[in-house]
Amino acid sequence: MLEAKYNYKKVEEGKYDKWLKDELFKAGDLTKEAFSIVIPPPNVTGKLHLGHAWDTTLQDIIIRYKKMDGYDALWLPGMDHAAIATEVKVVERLKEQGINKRDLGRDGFLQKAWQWKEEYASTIRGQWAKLGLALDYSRERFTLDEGLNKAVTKVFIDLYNKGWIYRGERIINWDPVQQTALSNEEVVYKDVEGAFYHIKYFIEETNDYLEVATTRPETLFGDTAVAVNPNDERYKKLIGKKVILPIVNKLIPIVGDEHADPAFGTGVVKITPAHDPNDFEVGNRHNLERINVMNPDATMNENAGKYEGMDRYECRDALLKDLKDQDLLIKIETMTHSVGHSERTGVMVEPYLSKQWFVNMKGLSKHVLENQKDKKKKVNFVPERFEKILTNWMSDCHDWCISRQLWWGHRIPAWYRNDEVYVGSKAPSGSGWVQDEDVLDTWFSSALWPFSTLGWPDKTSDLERYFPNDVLVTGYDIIFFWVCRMVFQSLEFTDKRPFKDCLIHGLIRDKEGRKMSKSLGNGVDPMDVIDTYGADSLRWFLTTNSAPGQDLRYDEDKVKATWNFINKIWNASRYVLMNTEDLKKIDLNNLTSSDKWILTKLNRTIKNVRKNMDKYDFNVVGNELYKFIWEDFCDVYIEYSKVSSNNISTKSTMLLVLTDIIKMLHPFMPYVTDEIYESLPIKDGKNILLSNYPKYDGSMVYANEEKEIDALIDIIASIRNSKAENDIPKGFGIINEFKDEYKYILDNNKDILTKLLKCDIILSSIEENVNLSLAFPYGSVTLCYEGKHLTDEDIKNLIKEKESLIVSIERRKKLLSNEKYVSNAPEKIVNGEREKLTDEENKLKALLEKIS
RNA sequence: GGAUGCUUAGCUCAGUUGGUUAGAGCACCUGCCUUACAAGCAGGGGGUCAUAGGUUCGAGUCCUAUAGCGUCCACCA
Repeated sequence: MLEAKYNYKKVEEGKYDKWLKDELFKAGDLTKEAFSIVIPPPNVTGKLHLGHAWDTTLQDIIIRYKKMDGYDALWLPGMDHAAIATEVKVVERLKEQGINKRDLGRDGFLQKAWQWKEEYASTIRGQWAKLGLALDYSRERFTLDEGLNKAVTKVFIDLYNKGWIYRGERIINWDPVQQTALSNEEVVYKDVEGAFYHIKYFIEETNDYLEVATTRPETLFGDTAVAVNPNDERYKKLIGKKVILPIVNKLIPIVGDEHADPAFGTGVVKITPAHDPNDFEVGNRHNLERINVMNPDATMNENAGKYEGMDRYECRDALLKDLKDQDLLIKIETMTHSVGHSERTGVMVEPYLSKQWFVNMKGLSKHVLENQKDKKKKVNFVPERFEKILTNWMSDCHDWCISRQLWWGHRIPAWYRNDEVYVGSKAPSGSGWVQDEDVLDTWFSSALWPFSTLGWPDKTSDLERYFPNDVLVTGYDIIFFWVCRMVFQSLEFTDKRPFKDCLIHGLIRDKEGRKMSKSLGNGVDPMDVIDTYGADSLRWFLTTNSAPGQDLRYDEDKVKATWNFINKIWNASRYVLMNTEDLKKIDLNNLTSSDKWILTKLNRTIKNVRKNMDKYDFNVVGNELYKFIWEDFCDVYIEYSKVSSNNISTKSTMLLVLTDIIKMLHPFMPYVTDEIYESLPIKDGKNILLSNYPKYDGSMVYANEEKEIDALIDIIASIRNSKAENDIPKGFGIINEFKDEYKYILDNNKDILTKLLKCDIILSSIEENVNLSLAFPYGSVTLCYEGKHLTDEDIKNLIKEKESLIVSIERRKKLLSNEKYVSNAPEKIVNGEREKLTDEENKLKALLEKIS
């Protein structure tokens, strides 16, 4: 028997280990239809946050539902090595220990990184366990494991051979702290206070100058031209002349280029091809020299003359002072502009000319766009609108810089000997070949995750069986980091979409709607929530409190409210178990109206729940179950059934309904439902996860009894209302004055009425007591009681009710006499209106008879 | 500049292909220790669905415009 109060700690303790021991999460039953999800691999950089808890709970719900519904459901776990993110953290830790990464050397550093990985991986597994996730650990993968390395290497080599991967010197985003290249997606733009520095560039052999406005004066040493718009009347005659580069005092040409916008700044732009992507293009158009003026750590190099060795900001200050001293600085105009920062180190990125590896996206993206047009092959986004993020990114994507000057990652399978380049998994024969020092962008390996984890490029049985995945679940914030790349790599290498559906959820925010972040200190640790309210409460809160794709505010009160809900379920279960302990078999041969009513509602609920589970509309499922359990089952059925709790069919109904309830709840709250299931006197599975998900059964739908009890509920509510408003004492009498064909509603349910209303039922005579009449569509009911007489206010209320009925009847009559309405609206709706009208008219009639 | 989401009760949010008196939780008011649950039960109050037009027999829902809040992408010499 269950304890008196729901104690999540006792309920959840030890369960996960037991599930693992019983191998409940292991996939591979070949007699069943396959279903698969791969987990978005969390980075091994830290702990899981609420966003992870949300994301993984959604997947767990789907997996558990599918398992119960008869599928061989695989949920494959794994983690991401997160190249730069992890390397930054490991470097920081080493620094605290007084160790420099470079002193340690590549192998030494990697050893430390693997140690880090093991540490964090075990933390993450512990968190998955607390959340109760049904992961198949026998198939766990890591983006840097041997098998995935094989996949990554093959993809690199194949793309290279196809010509989609190339090596070239380009302007890339450079992180001067980690001293590595970054992709566009790894740069975050932030508004910062800056300035427009207006500098004089004297025109050769004159005393005139061009006023050049720049935000980056320190790159001046790399200027190889100034540009004006060829249509700019002010300057166009100067094109072809030269200006004297300040401080450096060398001549650079004035070129005409559309890049210069006459309306922006002064209309004159300094051109620094090695430090600005636009200038790089201008440089290409005009064959300008590219002068790199910085070292990899963003200090100035020898091209900066006397400023060599200074940090870029230090140099800016010194340079500005010198310009001012030489009267070359016209003015400083402060402004805010957005500047790229490294996502991982936070430092301002430097647009930097450097030799890197790139993926040419043209063919790959075209393939995706074509594929999305085919309804049978496309990735279906849920909600649909997120497909646009994919297609927009694909139709306007730049080449992807994939090389990183890091150690933690997949080493690039390229080999060099002098000017020779060889791409392959092993060094070519002959001496003197040296492997590329760099590693690949972490997203290069995660892009292969849906198939590499299943064994690709080998033709494994898992790959055959579980690929494409059925659904991928992730937040909208990483659609173009990850989802886009999985789609194009999958199409390119397997000729299939990586997953059929892509379920997108929003971001978790704090109670005020702000993003949770370290700097705001408003983060909530899911493990703390679990410690306080239990995993089941957290899971229910996360997955039933927002519409798909919408952000979610973390609200502790709502988690608390979930606790109340679970406690309610717990107590309802206790009640059922108390009454069914001795039940040996399910017997439904002697059902009461209430029994039939709850079975009907149950089956309607099952139908609706299934429909919405299949649509991933978990908040609808949540509402549906909440209402059914708390209102229909607890408030109505359990109360009504108390009068027939010795009936074996009522006992059976009770148990049957409870069983289906906890089964439908199980994907959301696995712990408490497992606990209750274990206590059931009769059950269909060794474990609730191995039991059968409820199926709609039309033979359990009793329309007549449904109407009868619905009417009874309405009657009881009205009488309770009058009781409260008129201070009617216990033991009052009820006279059934319904029309003959409806009299049974009260007569059949006398026990329920007397128990719930604490009244007597008098069949015929009206007593000398105060009488009050209540009108229903079926006729009226008279309440007889001792106590105060009807006050003027009571009479007023009755008149008010009469009047509102009249208004409503008029409205409905008018509606139904509108021919266009009757002919256009669906028949079902119109008939519903007609029924309501009849009900209201009957009710009015009953009311009028009594009021006079 | 482009895209996109939101605006519904005091608060946080639902609201299916348009169907006619708009729902929930929390909070609030009143009454109850009724033997599963007082973290509960019963009853109740509270919304001209951001604004202005339009389509329609019918609009919270569709269309157009406006306002406010938010997010993403691009640009920012």
